[in-house]
Amino acid sequence: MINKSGIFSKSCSHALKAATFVGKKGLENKAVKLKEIAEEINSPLAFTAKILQKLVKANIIESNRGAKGGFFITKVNLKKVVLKDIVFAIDGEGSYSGCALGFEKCSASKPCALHFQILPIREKLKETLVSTTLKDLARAVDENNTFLKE
Amino acid sequence: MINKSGIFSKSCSHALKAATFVGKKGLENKAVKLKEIAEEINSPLAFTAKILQKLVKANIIESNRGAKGGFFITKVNLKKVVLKDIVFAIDGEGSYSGCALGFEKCSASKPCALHFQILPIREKLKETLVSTTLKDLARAVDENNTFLKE
DNA sequence: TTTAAATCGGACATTCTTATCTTAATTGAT
DNA sequence: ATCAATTAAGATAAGAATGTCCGATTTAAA
Repeated sequence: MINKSGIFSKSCSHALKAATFVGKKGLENKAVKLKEIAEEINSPLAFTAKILQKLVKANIIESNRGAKGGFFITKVNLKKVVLKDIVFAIDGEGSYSGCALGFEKCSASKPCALHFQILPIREKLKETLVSTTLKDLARAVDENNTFLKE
Repeated sequence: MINKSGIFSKSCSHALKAATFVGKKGLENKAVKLKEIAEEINSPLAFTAKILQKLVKANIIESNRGAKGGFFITKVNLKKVVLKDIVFAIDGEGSYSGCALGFEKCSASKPCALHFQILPIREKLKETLVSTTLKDLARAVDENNTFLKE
């Protein structure tokens, strides 16, 4: 629920922004420090740290501790990771494919009251989350066509 | 989060179900009592009461107190109320039209990193919420084509 | 080997959403 | 008038999401 303002939770929005920024730096094989990420996406430092850890555990990005450490993403992952992976890692399956009225079992054969209205939207969303790679987002941001901050 | 499992908050899901059930009864000009609504949509009584009150204040449904009281909807409103009205009343504008990354100002001229991916989905969702009436939902439920309970 | 720079991990705090409880107000019927 | 049924409204509680703090761990470099 999605949270009060949109499709993803706030955590997930932060995650998408953070991953995109790490991805942008990954385009030139650079690692970035937590502090820089938090500043760049305008998200609280400690909270950003938690989210980044989840992304690391989900094998979306990687990290190095200690001096000269930081977060980074390999070229391979940059191409391979799609938005769905991030949404799953943070918000879980529900927000990716859940029923609009919250039913566990909702299908064409036992459809909730909103099923047929929401179906095409859900399908389109899924398709987008599966087909958009982190690299797509990173490139657009790198080329200044889109933004991670207001 | 929209809440963790979907497009609408849990409150909003309850609201949509409750309104649909009141609408179903409205098809035959009947009022329904809180208790019956809560049972029918499988939602906690007191919480359902709160949500119904919001719908009353938003002029979506009406209520009568005292013996023989209950909640009801007029034929006029049944036809006129669209899903957007309910979503607005409960979750506010954000979940209807908010930016996927939570930015206040996100537009084609200053697009967030997800703007162009999410745009068609948002538009489709808006279109659906504006074009689907409560009567549409109520009728489908009344004809046993869709459900309000698992 | 010490030190400084980082991430990691767990405990804690805060805020928002969801849910309950209790009392008041209203209404119809006796 | 009184009583029972019912919604209205406010206070409070429980839970989940969001956010903070601090100490532990790892690493590179001096």
